[in-house]
Amino acid sequence: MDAATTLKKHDLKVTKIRLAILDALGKTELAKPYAELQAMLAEFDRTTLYRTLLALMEKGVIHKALEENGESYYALCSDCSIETHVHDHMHFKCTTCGVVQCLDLPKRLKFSAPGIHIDSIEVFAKGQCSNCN
Amino acid sequence: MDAATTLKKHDLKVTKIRLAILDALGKTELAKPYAELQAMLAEFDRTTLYRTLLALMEKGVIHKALEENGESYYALCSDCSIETHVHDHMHFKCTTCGVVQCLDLPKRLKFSAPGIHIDSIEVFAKGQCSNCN
DNA sequence: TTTTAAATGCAACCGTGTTGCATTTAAAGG
DNA sequence: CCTTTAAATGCAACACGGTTGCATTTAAAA
Repeated sequence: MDAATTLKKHDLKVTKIRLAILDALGKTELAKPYAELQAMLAEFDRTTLYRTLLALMEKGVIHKALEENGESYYALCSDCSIETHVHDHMHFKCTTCGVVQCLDLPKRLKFSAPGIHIDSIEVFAKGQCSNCN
Repeated sequence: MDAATTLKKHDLKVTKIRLAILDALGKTELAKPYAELQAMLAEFDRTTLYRTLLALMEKGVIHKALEENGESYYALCSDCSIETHVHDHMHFKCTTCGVVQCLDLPKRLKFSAPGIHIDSIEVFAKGQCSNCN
């Protein structure tokens, strides 16, 4: 599915920066840091980038994979919508080369604690990616 | 163990702000957001707070429990040192009242993926705490 | 083609992260 | 108890991302 179709499916107008963001995030499971996105999209105002990222997240097109030391990483969603954000994957950062990627989880995680009700769980792992070990 | 002893054990000089931070974080498993810490420690320069938090983290006295929307939450470590930071607990945020706490994990988590070597895993859950459900 | 709600660009402000440097202080040694 | 000194602190300054208001532009529906 091309970028314009993706946007329409999520009730988003097709605009230049939205196409550019989807293009920048590619079709991979790799997450990009905000600073890199901004550099790739320097032709647009950073406020527009900010609001566009918000809109794409709200509509379930992209998600914030992780936040580390004030740096946010963004990645495409696989199958989210404005109603349901489901992420059955973990986020992995290679401490050697710095790449951040979404990895499938073998099964849905379940945790429990007395008196507590858990709605969502995020898993963030660090280590060495296949290129770096 | 009192705060001064804790500091000495981790090769840290006993200073006013360090005692105040340990006092602010209490003896509980609750994590405090940066803004709250800063408000409680308004008598100190924020640069000093910044550097003190860095020092306490490096020496294994406190840890950054989580980062969410640019807000960092800090909590005491249970048994860390400058050499080993071990956190066999997950971080939980109540989406109703906002409290963030460290919860014991039933067992050490293990994940694997082809070609990837995982060093550390963090788990961040959201839901309702025992007071809010 | 016209219309209009949405998107964009610009200005401005805030909070946190970060560094350099001068001053103060904890604590070790005499 | 003093002296000494490396470490800690306070202050100034800058960077950067988050955030909002408002005027202008534009996508896309009519």
